[in-house]
Amino acid sequence: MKKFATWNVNSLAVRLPQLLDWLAAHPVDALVLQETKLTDDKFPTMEIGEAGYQVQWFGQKTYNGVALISRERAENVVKNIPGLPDEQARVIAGTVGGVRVIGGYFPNGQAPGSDKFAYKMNWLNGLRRWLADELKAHEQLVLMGDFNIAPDDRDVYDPVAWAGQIHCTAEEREHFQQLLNLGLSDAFRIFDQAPKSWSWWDYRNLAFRKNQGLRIDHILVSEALKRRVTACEIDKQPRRNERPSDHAPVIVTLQD
DNA sequence: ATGGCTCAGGTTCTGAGA
Repeated sequence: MKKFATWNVNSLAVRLPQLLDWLAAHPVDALVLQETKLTDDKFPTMEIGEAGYQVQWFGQKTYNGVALISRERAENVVKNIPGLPDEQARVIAGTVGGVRVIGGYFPNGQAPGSDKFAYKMNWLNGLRRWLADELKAHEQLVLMGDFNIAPDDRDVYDPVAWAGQIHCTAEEREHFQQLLNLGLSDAFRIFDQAPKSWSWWDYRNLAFRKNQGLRIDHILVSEALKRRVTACEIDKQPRRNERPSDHAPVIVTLQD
């Protein structure tokens, strides 16, 4: 059995104790992190190493930042999207135990029509082009992270209020569909899931208590990997911590 | 009570997140 997971920790400096607790309770084969918000010199390699994990990291000051934590050492590590010049640290990829693991912190996009939305669209185009190549090179591939896209109205607590808003625009959903069209499957939707399953809840307005959230953190698997998937779940428990991240981890389980 | 946030950087506030 293998487990892969993704978690937007919203500052690894703040969340490191929670990360170490989570890893102890959930011994995954690979975990990708988003929004570490650390420059590379401040990355807590020693603490993660002492927990029994290898780690690759790619950060910047204040914003963004990603990492790939794994039991086995990740090979052929790539940072950001080849062919897409980008000042922001958003992607880390590596091969772990024969599986290509790609972790992404997709741009937020702020609002349709904004410069940040245009950046998001350009980034998604670059990602799709690169992924087409990666899928040719790696039959077993998982793309996971904070996509900042709610693929369907089922993934939104109030689809009417969010219609056309950021994360829910037709353009973003079309990009998500194009990733699926490359031969990827949304692991969460392989299985029957409880309605109102979210991976993110706003810090404001008691959103978690009221279960008002979005499902924007995803695990996409290639055809070869899909055949091995036995479960996919969102772990809400860390959202109940004191000083939680606003995102919950998502975990996929595969048979050997 | 019908409101209600949390980060980093830096400094008593701003920008960003989603």
